[in-house]
Amino acid sequence: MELSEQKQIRRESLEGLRKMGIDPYPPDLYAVNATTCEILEKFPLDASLFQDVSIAGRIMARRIMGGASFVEIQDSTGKIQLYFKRDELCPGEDKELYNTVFKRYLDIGDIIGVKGFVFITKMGEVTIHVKEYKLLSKSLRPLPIVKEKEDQVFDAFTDPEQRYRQRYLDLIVNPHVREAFIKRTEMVNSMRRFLNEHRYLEVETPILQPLYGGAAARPFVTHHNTLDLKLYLRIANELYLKRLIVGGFDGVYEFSKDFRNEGMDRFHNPEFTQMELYVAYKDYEWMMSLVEEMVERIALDLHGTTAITVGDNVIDFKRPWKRISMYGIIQEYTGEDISDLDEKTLVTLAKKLNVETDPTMGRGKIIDALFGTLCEPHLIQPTFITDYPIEMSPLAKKHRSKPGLVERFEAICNGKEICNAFSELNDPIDQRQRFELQMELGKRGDSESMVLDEDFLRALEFGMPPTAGLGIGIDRLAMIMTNSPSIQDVLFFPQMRPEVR
RNA sequence: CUCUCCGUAGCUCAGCCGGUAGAGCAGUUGACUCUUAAUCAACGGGUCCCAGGUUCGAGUCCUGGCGGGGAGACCA
Repeated sequence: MELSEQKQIRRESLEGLRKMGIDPYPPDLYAVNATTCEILEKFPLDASLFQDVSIAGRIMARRIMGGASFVEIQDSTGKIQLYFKRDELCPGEDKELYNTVFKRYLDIGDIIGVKGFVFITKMGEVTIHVKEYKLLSKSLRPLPIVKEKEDQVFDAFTDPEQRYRQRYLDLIVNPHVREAFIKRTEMVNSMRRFLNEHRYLEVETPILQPLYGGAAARPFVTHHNTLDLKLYLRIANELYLKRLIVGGFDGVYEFSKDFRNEGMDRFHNPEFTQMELYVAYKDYEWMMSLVEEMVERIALDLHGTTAITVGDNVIDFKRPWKRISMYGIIQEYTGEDISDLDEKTLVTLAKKLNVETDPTMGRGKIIDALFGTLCEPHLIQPTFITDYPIEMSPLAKKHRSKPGLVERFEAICNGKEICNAFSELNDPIDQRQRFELQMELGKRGDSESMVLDEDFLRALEFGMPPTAGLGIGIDRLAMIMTNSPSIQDVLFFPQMRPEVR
């Protein structure tokens, strides 16, 4: 491999250090007793603190003025300035530790540990006066250089391809990226705390499944050698979690990576995270209240307020959220009452409203198309849409009073679905018929139709209590909670084509 | 899959009507013992994404491909 000039020079520095007896990758731990954030916060209030401080981090900038230098290092909490003075680091005749090791062989990107005391410079900046330093790891590649002054950023590292492929660089150089991912984790923690407070049991179910189910999607296929068995990566957890409700748990939930072999865009990654929750003896009305309470709590935990800025909008998660039926919202946006319209009339209506349909679409799909194009994009504030056509929901229970509908809701927010829930279908005979209907669709060429799961039906036949179920898209919710326009901004390593070298 | 924009130094970008590659930062060397986008001086650094084509001559024009962004299609 041919090395660029800068890489070559760094390798020469590495050799130079070794010749001087300095291990560029020392094995022992480096004891740290403070973080940059702590120092910056507390020192201005009490200057007697941090007089014997030990800290470690990556060199982000160097300003060398002959016999004295300022260096910025960054740890996981932020950046702080260091002050190196030649005659203090090297009190005797031998000035190598400053002139050669520090000035010549150290670079931006190297990781060092320093000990010293904190003071404030003439310019008023909290700074560590370094009494000793140690190289902890030598960097052999030049880092992207981002500079800033008074909140203005210069030469920002913005190329999306490099940011996603080399996320570590993005994290080193763009502090807001780290913030977003920390927020995501806090969001998951908040949700988990909420669920645990309710005494629901966090469980794990198989990712490798001989039959996939629980959603309408195309799966990834793999193969197990010993069993010589075709296996699918799960597209949803639903059917396994319901088996656990049959088994007698009152409430189970799982944070799960699911996999769908479909298109990718700003809202879709082939692998994504869902949280699914199933609670016995509850229904979808009850679940709506739980979702409101949970998401409101998350917003408060993350932002201290229920009102969150997302793009150009402020979204308020304060309870209660608007609840409206599918027919109701379509009437609101089109003025048409479609509740009694048959398929033929609906096709005519769709044409009139410039919504595309095709002959394979049944009544349910047409209604979904009307909703998806005419209503959903306008729903910015959190809104529950309830009571979906039965054709689109083969795992949901028939509506208690409205024929042709099921007891299902989705929460829409910022023009996108954030969760999907229903009163779970626990009538095994009805469930079998719905599966059979799906198999029919499959035979007609619907690649996303569900397959019949005989073991799941067997479980239902033993009896499942009435149950409310919920699936909530963690990535989608994280996008909202971190004000990220793309799913790639809330996934550390979004799927990419392999890099050609 | 379709449309569209982009791909030039480690990073951010300029490069006109086609005439043989440029800046800032970063790097190297030197000066500078409280700087902060440090400063000053000098220097080095390029598979212009890849492959063809047109042309005396291509970073630039054309065709195809690769990679990425955005929009749509499909899809939750």
